[in-house]
Amino acid sequence: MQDANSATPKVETISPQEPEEAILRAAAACFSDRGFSATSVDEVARRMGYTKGRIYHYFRSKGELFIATASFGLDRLIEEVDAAMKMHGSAQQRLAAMSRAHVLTQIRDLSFHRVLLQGVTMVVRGATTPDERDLLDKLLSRQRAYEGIFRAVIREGVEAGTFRSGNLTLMTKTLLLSLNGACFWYSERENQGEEDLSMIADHLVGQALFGLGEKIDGF
Amino acid sequence: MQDANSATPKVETISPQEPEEAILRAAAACFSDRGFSATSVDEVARRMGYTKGRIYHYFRSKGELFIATASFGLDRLIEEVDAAMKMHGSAQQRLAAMSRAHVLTQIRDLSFHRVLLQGVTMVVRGATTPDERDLLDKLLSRQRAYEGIFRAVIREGVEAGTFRSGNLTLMTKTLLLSLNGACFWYSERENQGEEDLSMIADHLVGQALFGLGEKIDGF
DNA sequence: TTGACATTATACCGAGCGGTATGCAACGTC
DNA sequence: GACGTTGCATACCGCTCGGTATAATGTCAA
Repeated sequence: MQDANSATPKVETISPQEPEEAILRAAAACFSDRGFSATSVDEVARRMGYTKGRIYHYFRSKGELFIATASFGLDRLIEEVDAAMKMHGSAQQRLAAMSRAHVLTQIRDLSFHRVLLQGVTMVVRGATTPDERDLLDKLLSRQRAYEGIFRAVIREGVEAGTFRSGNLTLMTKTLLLSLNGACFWYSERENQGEEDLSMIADHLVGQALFGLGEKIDGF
Repeated sequence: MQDANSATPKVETISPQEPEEAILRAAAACFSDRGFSATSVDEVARRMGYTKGRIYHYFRSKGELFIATASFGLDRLIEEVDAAMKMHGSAQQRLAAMSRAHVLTQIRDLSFHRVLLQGVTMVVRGATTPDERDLLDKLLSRQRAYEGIFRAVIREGVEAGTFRSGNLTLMTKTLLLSLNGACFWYSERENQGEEDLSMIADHLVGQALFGLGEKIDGF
């Protein structure tokens, strides 16, 4: 997949030769800045110089394409954050690593994560077909599982006395929402460069963790 | 306006006899749970048992209706938060009052604020007509002014040493995003009652303010 | 009663959409 | 080189939507 023809099992790098992934990227861009229902399949196709037929050859419907796009983003998040969670260290340290991984992963493929957020937020009532309904439910349950990872580590931190106690669900949701900030206000034009990016990530993680009432040494 | 025919200058209470406001409420509900482009004008009309003609009598286009809906929400926010800001007290106290007002106002008319968020977030590229473009820009600038109120109080708190220093823009945006949580996960069915509501507001305000690194007495 | 005006219902139009049917070119294979 | 198979483009269909034109229905004043 990386090269022209090899037998490597899965895609991981940037390989736009794969039509499926190329379509996903175009879809992410379109869905991200126009929204699901304002985006036409023709538009996604036109963005790559392809045609609608090509897309419908790989995806059965617009809804399926949307969910595939959102799932793609979620996959990346789970990968990275899972790795961070398995590090050794205090709950606070691991949560910081997870949060940082979340933010950086999100900014790296911002449009995908905007789509993911879109899918999770508006519980697309327009997904009429039962097949799509199934896919959507599957996406939502995976997203809940993702939240669960954070929730577990936060609980750990609370029990260890590192964070102040409170409604665990609210704590988790608020933390994640803060971390998702880039999806709302980040603009490729204004900020860029690894430097800025790392700074942003640090800030977000800092403010989000402080929100949990952590008691640190520094200040 | 409150009664059948009086000369009170502005609407404030729940008075669905006014067609304009009744339309706005229906629009808020529709736009809120289906999104701008997935909502048809016919749908908004049907929601009140009215017809499309009636809506187009009061609003020139779907986009104008959308922006009017979002503006309605923003008006309420500005009213309440402005009052809270003018209270006397430390920056931290005022910010807390503002935040609380923000959350409570938002939850009271949740769909309006979901629409507002929708309008601010996706910079509706579909607003083709220059008139609508103007209205949208006006909305955005008012929203920025709203952010500015928070920003100013935060700066004050930073200079007073109550909050840790940092990028003021990021601090403000993250704070407000946290406070907006209800727009994302609040469900009328699950939670209700003033009690829960006040609890939620307290939690959100607490976590949001802690995020600024405030140093309080309590803990 | 009449006429001017505001308000609302109905009928309709053109455009764009999601999705399908079909055709066609390339490729492997015996 | 005939033939199935895959990958894609084109043409087309039915439907819905935003918006308009128009007619019907009040409503108030004189």
